[in-house]
Amino acid sequence: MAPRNKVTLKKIAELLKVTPATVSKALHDSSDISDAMRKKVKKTADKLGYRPNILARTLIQHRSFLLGVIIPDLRISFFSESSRGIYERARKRNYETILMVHDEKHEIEKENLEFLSDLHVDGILLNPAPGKFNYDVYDKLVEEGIQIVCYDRKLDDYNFPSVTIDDRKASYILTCEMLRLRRRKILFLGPNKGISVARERYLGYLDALSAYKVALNPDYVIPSDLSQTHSYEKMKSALDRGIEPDAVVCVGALVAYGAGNAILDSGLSIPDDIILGEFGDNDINSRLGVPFLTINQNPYKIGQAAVDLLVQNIEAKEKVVSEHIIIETKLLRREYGIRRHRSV
Amino acid sequence: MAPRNKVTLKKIAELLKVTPATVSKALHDSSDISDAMRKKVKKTADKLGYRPNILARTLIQHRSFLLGVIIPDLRISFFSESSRGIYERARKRNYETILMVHDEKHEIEKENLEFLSDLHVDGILLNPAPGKFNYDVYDKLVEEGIQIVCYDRKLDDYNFPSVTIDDRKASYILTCEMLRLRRRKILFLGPNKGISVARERYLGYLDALSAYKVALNPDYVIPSDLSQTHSYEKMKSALDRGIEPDAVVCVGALVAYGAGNAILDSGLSIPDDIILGEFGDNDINSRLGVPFLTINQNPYKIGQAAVDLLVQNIEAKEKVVSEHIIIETKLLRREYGIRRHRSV
DNA sequence: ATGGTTTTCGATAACGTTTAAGCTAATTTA
DNA sequence: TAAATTAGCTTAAACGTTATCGAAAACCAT
Repeated sequence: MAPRNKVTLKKIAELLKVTPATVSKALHDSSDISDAMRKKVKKTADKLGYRPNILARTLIQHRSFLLGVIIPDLRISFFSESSRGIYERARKRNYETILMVHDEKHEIEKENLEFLSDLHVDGILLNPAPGKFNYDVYDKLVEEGIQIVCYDRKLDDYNFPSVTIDDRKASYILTCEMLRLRRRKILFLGPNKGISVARERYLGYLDALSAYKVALNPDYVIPSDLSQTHSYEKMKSALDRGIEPDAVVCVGALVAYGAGNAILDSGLSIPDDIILGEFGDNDINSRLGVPFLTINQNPYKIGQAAVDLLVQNIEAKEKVVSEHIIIETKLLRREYGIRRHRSV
Repeated sequence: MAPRNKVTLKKIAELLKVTPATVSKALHDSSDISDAMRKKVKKTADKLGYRPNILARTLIQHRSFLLGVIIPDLRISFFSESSRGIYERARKRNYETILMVHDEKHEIEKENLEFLSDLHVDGILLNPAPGKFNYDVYDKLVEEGIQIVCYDRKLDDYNFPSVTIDDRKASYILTCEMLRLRRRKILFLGPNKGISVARERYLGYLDALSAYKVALNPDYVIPSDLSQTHSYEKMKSALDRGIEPDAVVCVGALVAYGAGNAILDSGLSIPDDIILGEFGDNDINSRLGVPFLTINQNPYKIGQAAVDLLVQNIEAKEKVVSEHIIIETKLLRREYGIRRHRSV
């Protein structure tokens, strides 16, 4: 491959008949360099549009000013929103971000992590895929000194700093609202173990039931993974075998999409027949006619806080801050009703 | 910053009491190396979990096996779908992808491009932000030999290879379907110049009108940018000032969200009162109750084709293939109706 | 003038690879 | 059997930076 036609320190140095070292120091405002030289160097660097080669710099400095962000799925609006908060905050703090998607699959998450390590990112904002797997990757990252902060989801076996909502409480509030609206046959759909978020949300669901003195019906706890298709099937088959809920607590956004479609495909309406509840973003009306009760997770703020925490850890000299930040949530109700349409 | 605790060629070389060159060649199956040595090297590299330092390699080879992907917005499902096609195809061809979002803003697109150039990506899959701006960045990329392929959107002033749908035809088909359904007061909402996609779609809209011998009502052409909020305002104010359409052709997905919310907020129903039409993805039912006519753009396939074209150009020895690939579309109709809900 | 400090720059090595060229010993060729 | 080739490794330079050390020049105080 042909070498890239780029302006380098060397070329600037040759041009000014000084050494690369001098140019480097001048650009970094080192006290080693005279004002005259500093100005001259900066002027020509500007004129030629010089941009430092971050590969070379990272190689020697072990510092890339790169942050990796690993998320499960682009279609989950919580993650598109929080990604924005992350990007903007990171830029303000002079870091670039690299977004990777694991699609709820461990192999891909592992690939993502390895790639980010290969790129020598300074830190990673992580949403792990659910379930158990070989933890060697995490150990390796820790060993390499790559800082990790979890947001939204946490890892059980690692005490990485995190920024999350109080999932148990949020789920409690969500379920209570359903109960307040006189619903009693409330389904819980999604994983209820493995991933921390799901476990906590399940506990909140139980809390609410017992607060309203409603007995738990084991048939109403329907395990599924976090995918839309699987959730659809689970919900559909529940309805098909005669289970008639009047509300559904969905662990994830895609779970809610799947459940919603299953409900509509069964000829039922939302929210008249069944109230759907989920955990989403703050842009409640951005999606047309998704008539859920929604826990606003404040994704933008979560993203920002996560960056702050991560950068704080990266730039800490010695001691590493391990903190668990909780972001406040709010219950929102959408305004639209939805049902199968007859004909156009 | 402390150096990363990583396995390097050097360490492997020391361990085996050979030189780094030998190790490098052994790992690359060079004919310079004996079978015995090759095996020995590979075994210990495996055992130690060696991963080559791509920074160092890229520095010398001018070849990163990295592809940049620039998209406008994560919330547009076309892009989340196509990103998946891109990621998977790229991996199959031994490239990693880096996703960047410009949020329809030129400054950010420019930052994205510069960052990707800094990272020494081999090529970029580009969806430019709409409107005019300083083209220096593009020129610089071309000069640096970074291959560029556009998909979905094209750049007017550069003949970069591209993968798109036939926007004019698709828009024609979409509008015709509205006309076939006896709608005559059809709005066109969104930009109708600047960005190529918008221009083409506007032409298709005109084509359909004249095919059905419907006169163009200039009041029905409502310019807006591609953002949801702006589209909402434009649609709302149109309805408020007494314009009563029975269908709306939306240039983009976020435009459609904005328009849809405006319609519902005005107490009108979709699609009974107003049919919404947009250009979307193939997962028509993934979004709950978005009751549009949708042109299925086959995003997954577009993504794959774009990667193929880009990689082909990157790996071409001399001549660079400049091709414009057209992907077939299909008109889909969603099944749900939607209106404002009265009470829970 | 002397000695000491400060300012300003250069020389050199290093980061982890790849690669062209060089060297030695073994093997082949005439 | 001497010359030529080949196999198998090492040397050294390079990619574009940064960091450390050293040296010359300038400044300052006595």
